[in-house]
Amino acid sequence: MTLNADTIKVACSNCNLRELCMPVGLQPQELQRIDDIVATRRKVRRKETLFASGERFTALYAIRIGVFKTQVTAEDGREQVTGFQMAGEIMGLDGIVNDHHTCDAVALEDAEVCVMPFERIEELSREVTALQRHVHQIMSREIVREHGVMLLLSSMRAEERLAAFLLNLLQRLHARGFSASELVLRMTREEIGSYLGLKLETVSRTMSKFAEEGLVEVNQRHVRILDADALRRLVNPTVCA
Amino acid sequence: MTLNADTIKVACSNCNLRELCMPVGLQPQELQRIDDIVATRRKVRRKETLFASGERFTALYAIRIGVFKTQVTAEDGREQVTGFQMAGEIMGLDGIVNDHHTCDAVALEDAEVCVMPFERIEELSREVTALQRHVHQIMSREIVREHGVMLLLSSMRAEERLAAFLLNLLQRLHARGFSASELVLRMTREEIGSYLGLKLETVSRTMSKFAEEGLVEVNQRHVRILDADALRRLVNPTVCA
DNA sequence: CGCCGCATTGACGTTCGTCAAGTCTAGTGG
DNA sequence: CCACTAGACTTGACGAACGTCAATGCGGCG
Repeated sequence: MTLNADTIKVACSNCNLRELCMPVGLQPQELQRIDDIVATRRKVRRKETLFASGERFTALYAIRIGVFKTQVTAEDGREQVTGFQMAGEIMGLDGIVNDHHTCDAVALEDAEVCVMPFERIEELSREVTALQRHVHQIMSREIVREHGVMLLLSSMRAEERLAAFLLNLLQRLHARGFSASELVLRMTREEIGSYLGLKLETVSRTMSKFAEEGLVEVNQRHVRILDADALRRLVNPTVCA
Repeated sequence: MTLNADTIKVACSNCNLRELCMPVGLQPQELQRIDDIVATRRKVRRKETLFASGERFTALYAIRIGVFKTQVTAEDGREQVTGFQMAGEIMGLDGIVNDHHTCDAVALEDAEVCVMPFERIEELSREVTALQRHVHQIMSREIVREHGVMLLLSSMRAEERLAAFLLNLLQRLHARGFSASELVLRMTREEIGSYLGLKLETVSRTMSKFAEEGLVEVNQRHVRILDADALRRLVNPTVCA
């Protein structure tokens, strides 16, 4: 049997993201059972949306390749980036409550996701306890993450926000096998600003300030972290003092 | 058999909150099945914590009486109120992911909650599809709510934030049978400020401004909304213009 | 009655947003 | 190969919104 690249059926059980993604913590025999929650794969090109606010909710999506942003739009048009997602992370949880999505998911570079019909997830997680628990954990993790963002938005100054953002990205990229000190931003200054509650000029200025102080080396979207500890001290003034 | 007030076993199926709380949308026969997810009731006095960050997670809590705040604490001690919860709302979702709570739940007045051991919820929701769906919806709703808070914190000015806050409280209280135009704030200016990303002085000043402009009547914690439409216009300048 | 916590109000300072000019880079087409 | 353009980024000058600090008021409770 020959298959071309587009039709290869890649199962969770032999996916190289299984340590990060949906199958985390499952036993081998459970792993096989969830292989068929991935109905299809879908490619999304840069700047295209995976799903948009208002669309019917049918599935959760696990990122295989690429980085996404999710954003909500207020009735008056103001946009707010609610997160940046990368390989192994799950998108679409917002759609469960009203059967319709309430945010957009936009690819920041050419990307590929696993489509997991939610009906099928619910079916399977009635039988596979570990999957049920895992789904609950994914949603809980998102809630906890957002608590952190609220803290950031509500009480941190620009420098602290950007430092926290860079360290967070770095840590997640490192967990995926990338450098612990270098990163390429897939998002614009404006998108970073939207996420952090700052204007793009402030993001730019703060980045420049970090560079002047020797904390980072910035070249457009390429960032090298020179003094991660100093950034950590910024995020957490008293603890690391 | 006689029971005193403390030991009365009140089941979901005859709880007066069943239109708002855990049993929403369940069929009568399903309703009976979930009666025993409520293991016990627990009274919490004003200023006491229902659970605190770091404590082991064992159960979700449905509020029967009273208003709570939930708050996260940064390592450096900064506190962020992440929400105010009232009758029928569920607390504790943050604890699922790591088996430990990551925020505190503090009663703002004498309160009473239903304790729902999470193990039992998971068991039952493997059998009762509607409960499974409902649990997913509750978590999804929390995620969507937090998106809204992020939008508010990141892009609204003080007046818009406070107006949105008052309207939201009003609407939730109204859904619980209270007045659509009058409310008693159970939280201090400082707690409102923490939630909205403002200092207490700014909350106070903005409240006074609303009062001067005839939008509300404020007397300490008693607030009467005189012109809800004007408040709505503040939240959403262009739409209602 | 006096204390304490909460709320209000004013004066002033800081941070970040706004507006505007200018630079850099990648991509396009001659 | 180079000129041109568009989009993203940087930088500066200025102002507005909100935070900070401090004084004062108010109400409830011992």
